[in-house]
Amino acid sequence: MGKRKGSGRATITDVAEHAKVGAITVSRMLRDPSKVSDKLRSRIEHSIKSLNYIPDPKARALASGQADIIGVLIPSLSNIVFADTLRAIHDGVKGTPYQVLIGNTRYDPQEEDRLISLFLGHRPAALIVAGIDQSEKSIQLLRNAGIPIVQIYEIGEDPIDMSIGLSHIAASQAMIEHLLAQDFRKIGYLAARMDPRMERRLETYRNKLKPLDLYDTKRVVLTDKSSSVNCGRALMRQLLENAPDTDAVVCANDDIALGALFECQSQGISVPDQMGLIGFNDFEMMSAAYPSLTSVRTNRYKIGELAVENIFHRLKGEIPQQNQIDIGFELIQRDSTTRG
Amino acid sequence: MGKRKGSGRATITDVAEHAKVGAITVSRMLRDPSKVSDKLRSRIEHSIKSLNYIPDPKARALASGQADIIGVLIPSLSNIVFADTLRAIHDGVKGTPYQVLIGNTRYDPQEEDRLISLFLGHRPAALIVAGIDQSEKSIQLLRNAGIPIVQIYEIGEDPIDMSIGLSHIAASQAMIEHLLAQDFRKIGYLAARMDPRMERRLETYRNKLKPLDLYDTKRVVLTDKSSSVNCGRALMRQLLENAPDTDAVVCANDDIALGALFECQSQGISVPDQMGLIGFNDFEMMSAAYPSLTSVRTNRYKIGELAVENIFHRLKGEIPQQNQIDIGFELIQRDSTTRG
DNA sequence: TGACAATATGGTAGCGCTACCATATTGTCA
DNA sequence: TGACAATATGGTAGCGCTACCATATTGTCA
Repeated sequence: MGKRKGSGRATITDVAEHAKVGAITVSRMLRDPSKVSDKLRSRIEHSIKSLNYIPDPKARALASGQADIIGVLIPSLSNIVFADTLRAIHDGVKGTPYQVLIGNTRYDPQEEDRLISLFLGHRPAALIVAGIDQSEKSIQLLRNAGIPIVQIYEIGEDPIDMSIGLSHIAASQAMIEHLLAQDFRKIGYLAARMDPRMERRLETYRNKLKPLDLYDTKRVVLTDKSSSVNCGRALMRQLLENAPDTDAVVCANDDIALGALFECQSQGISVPDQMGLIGFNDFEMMSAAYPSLTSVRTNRYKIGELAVENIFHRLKGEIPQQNQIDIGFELIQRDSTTRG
Repeated sequence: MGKRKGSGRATITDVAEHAKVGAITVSRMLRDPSKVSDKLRSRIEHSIKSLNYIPDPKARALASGQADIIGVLIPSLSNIVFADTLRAIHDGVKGTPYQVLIGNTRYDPQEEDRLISLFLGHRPAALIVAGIDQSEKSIQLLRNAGIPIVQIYEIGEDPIDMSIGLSHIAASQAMIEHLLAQDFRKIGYLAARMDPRMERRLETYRNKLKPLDLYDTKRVVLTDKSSSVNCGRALMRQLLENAPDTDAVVCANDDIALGALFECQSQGISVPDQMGLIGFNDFEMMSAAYPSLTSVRTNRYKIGELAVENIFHRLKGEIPQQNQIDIGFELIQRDSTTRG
């Protein structure tokens, strides 16, 4: 009786038999049709159609030692920041044989470790990871993986392999400087559950204001809840209770800024006359809001685009000019911080 | 000299040699540690650690004929609707051996066909696809795949296998009825680039208003651009030019509703007194807006959750009670449509 | 026409696992 | 203690491809 049962579907061998050619010729045609004569090509194509043959990527990956997988580890699936980058990565691999495999670390370092190890098991062609705060153990694994690794969103001291992002310290400095230049002085800070990048921005806010004697603990309102527009409203409400004389607010992100705007509107506080508002990321809605909201534009799509581009360069054997790309940021000044 | 070079990493055979056991025993231990004696188990565990062994899922999948992959095909990666469902799917498979593979069809039926065929090539354990409008060819492929298939977001006549969603016709009817009940009569419609679900809602709007003699072409403003808050502002502006006496607007989704609100604010049009606004999906920001925005809550997370749940039931060999699950919807009435 | 290169095609073995079966070891009972 | 079942372990072959090499066919030039 039959030993091992296959998948039941047509294999490359079935196609080869049907077309009366060798299996390797079918394999060759699938990967580079120009290497096969017209006669055999059309015969094979016909056989593929009539047998409804679909190649098995895992068998290919096993035989060639190269999985056509690009792994991506991000901390959240419902944040536009990461969604935009994911979109760019998907766009970038479109038309190539590569598949994108997404891991959601949920802002949990242990889960990140687990997923890095799991993903490396797939022998992916490359790996993209959010941030630069991986554990020592994971960094070791990634360094030894022998594949292109791209850390995204932030640039730091010593990239594992490549990093593409921006300096969140510089961005935060620009935000504070902008508010000061617009004559805001009693500057608060609103933030929900933070990732390392947000933490660096908050720290920079403190470092900027303290020497100017403008730092006041009661103007900083934080929560462990995850970020949302409603959360922004609640934080703003709290801030107005703690320190009603606050004249501007740095928001950890745009959702919170939008919530802060709604809270001001509901309390009849005029933005920007009585309250300046600045967000971070420059989501599309920021320019549509009334009044329009100042934010710091971070090109999240470009980060993904460059990541894929650099991975492909690397896979072709090219050595990158630079292993660190600062994509910068742009402070988009709008009505919410424009006075006088 | 060496024939074929492996990946260079430790394999199950390396672990077996190191631990002085058979390869199959290592395999067994990895899948069910209870099947191996304590003595061997600890020896194998030690060898795995010292060799830094990571199992190769594609070799396992090839040998067992079962890929631990659940494929998901959605039309967009930067829309919260799909992101929420994806999150639920990722949450649902956490702790299982399953991996989620995402395909982005970009609202393109041809791309959907291509991806369905490509994904089936992976021999996934199951497939989740958005909508019920797959091509005849794809439906055929999916029916013959012999794996659980879940169509999500919408319920229709004859599911390929299972479908989980809601009736967009019923939802649209509820929206119109609500506006009529609140004494709105000159009801407009704003929509950006549409998917089949949006189209069904728009058609329902027409079907509802025509018999009441309340349908007026100039109150329907559409665009092919992709949906955004700015797009909502532009559509609202256009509508106010076309038909300034419009007293309420049905928005194809919440982004457009928010944009419409901002446009009204900027023109000094009072919501809801002069203009009623209703969105669709009930994004989190709808309750935070000022005035708060009426919307139709669709439980996108639950759709993903149920999809995974039902797939697991099916993979365990259970036969589902129903192959169609209507998760319903809830019209959340807020200030933007509450008059009198 | 013959020598050789270029092109087209195929056979075999192996990628790293697990299904399937076989065998060794231990436990249980009369 | 012997017969048998239960448990633990291992060997071999095969999943569906492709790397590597070999060979057949065609084209080119003197």
